[in-house]
Amino acid sequence: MTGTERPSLVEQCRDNGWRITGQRRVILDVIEKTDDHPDVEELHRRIRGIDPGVNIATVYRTLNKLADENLIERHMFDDGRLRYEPAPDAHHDHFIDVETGEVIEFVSEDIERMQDEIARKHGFEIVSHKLEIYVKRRP
Amino acid sequence: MTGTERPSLVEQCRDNGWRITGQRRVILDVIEKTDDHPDVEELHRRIRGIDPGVNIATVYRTLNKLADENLIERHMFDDGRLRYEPAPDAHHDHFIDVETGEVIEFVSEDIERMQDEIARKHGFEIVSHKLEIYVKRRP
DNA sequence: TTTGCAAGTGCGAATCATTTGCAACAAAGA
DNA sequence: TCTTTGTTGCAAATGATTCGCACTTGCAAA
Ligand SMILES: [Mn+2]
Ligand SMILES: [Mn+2]
Ligand SMILES: [Zn+2]
Ligand SMILES: [Zn+2]
Repeated sequence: MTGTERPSLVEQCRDNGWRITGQRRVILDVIEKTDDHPDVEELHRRIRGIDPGVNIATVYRTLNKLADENLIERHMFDDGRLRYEPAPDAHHDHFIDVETGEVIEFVSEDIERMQDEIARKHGFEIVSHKLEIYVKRRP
Repeated sequence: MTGTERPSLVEQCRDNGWRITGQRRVILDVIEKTDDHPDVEELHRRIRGIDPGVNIATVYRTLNKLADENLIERHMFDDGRLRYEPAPDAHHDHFIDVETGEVIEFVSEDIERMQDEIARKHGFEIVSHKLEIYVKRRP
């Protein structure tokens, strides 16, 4: 018994009433294969590897639309460029290795819980949050 | 018995061998009076209130120099503009009220501790981190 | 299948925050 | 006071992202 699979990005976009163009097919394909946190230029590079005709403005527009509908997740780490990943099944936060630039995901139920607690203590309700831990490999 | 006071920014800059110009005097003064998290434009506005002749390029250059020496702290919240605050006595993290834009500081020893723990578990040493919690006032 | 048309695209120009080159200026030590 | 450099103002450059617009195309209705 495998769990119910999430519909493909193409299907989700169709459900949203978007037109499935050749460009979008390629862009969505590349995003679905993504297992890291590429910036727009890198995504465009991967997309051009399949269809060299896709303009970067189209990539930007499509990423924005997808992020607006929470079909992908947008990040901005300290290098100042937008990075993207497919919408994760469950929330996670990130280590960023300052020496290699590598991004590593982690989950800490404990930290999540304490955030709720401290927010409540201040009379707040959490809308979203971002925990980025910049790290070095321990010698 | 009052604790030892931190030398003024002007003194710290002089210690670093920087020339204390009229512009810097004003910029450092404004920063020292800062108890919020203004962006460059807002800082420039406050500075111009004292000396209208200070150019915004000078403000940018001075802020960069100060941040390089850790005499002030630089942030980039989700609005995409750099914000600054005087170097805090002790580390803290931030709530950002998504409805008002207000930035509220908080400290959680527990969260800090759990970050150390999870980093260690992954074989990392923490260089720095950023925890931003976007919140709404609880109804 | 064809057609109509709003949504989508390519391309170059515009934006916007931030940085930089350079000539003129002015701290600060001698 | 003189000299040496670090600083400044200004305007132009940057770099990532967005936008305007004419052209194209997906796709629903005929
Ligand atoms: Mn991730
Ligand atoms: Mn703060
Ligand atoms: Zn989290
Ligand atoms: Zn912290």
